[in-house]
Amino acid sequence: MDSKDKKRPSELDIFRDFLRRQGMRYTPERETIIKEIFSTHEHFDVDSLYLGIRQKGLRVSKASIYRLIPLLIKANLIEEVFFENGQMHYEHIYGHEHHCHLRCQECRKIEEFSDERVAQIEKELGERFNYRILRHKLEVIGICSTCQKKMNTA
Amino acid sequence: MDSKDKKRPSELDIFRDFLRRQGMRYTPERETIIKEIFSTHEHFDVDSLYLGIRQKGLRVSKASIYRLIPLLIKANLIEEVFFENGQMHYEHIYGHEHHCHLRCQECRKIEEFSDERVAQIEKELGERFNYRILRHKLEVIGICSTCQKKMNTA
DNA sequence: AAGAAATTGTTATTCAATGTCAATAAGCCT
DNA sequence: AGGCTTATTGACATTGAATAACAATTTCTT
Repeated sequence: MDSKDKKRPSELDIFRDFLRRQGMRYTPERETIIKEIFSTHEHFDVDSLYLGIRQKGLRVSKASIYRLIPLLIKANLIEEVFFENGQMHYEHIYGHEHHCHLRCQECRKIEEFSDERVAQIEKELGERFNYRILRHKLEVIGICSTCQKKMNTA
Repeated sequence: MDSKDKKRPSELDIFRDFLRRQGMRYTPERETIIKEIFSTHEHFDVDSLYLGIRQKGLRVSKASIYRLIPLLIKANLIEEVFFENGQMHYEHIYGHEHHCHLRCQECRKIEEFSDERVAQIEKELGERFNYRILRHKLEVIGICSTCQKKMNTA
């Protein structure tokens, strides 16, 4: 097995490490939640996450989810994506390439895309304003072709 | 007076028109709120807006502000900027050129910038995914030079 | 000027998110 | 392995932004 075969550490490993560095503890509840988050590539909010876990017959309190999310963000495993309908929506980023979102205003469908021009803009901004850049969030809003058709026939 | 001297209609005119088209009514309360919003170029949230109005000795209920905001968004006069600390933050866009935000994660300072590359990206996205593009929101997060220094000496 | 209907402010309500706290359990130390 | 310290959990209470309900008022059309 040469070095190229080395697996990238799992999100659980990453998080375990993160916790250890902070003197925090690895618990079954946290494992359950993280596994659920990484079991799909869908965006999620606290509620959908909670329901997903219960549907698997597992049980974790919402409070634990609310408490875990900031940690996962600090550990760079998940990210806030957008706020809608009174709740924040997240996605896991570890394992994904960074990407931005094109959202349909009508049906809420989401397309992902990435564009290296944004990285360039970011870099220039950092130099111009003397910021250490951490991340960016580009959200493009529009109306998808399906909804355009629906609106024409309506 | 030649045509170049024609003033751009005021935000109040725009909104009046918008209301008429929807069979809605123009009220002193709405006027007060809009004037307050357009009296500065600052970002605002419902609370700061409410306080600003009261400081001028005027009086409008928060409910009216909450009710007005969606209308102003539909009329393209204001825009959601970011959600932070449990509340949505807005800015007026009419009269401004469109711009994006560079935010310091530590002190919450905000720099505005614009970059025509984003418009280009947007356009290409519309063609690629077959969307009618409405708008975008690019948020870059970083740490400003002042806060960087503070963190080094701390 | 009158009347239909939208808007206002007040009050109550919703619900995401956070705080509290006693009971539990992770992880270190011997 | 057992014991101890202390983080974590879940249940419950609380906060606070945003929305709903409703009677009183006001806009705007005719």
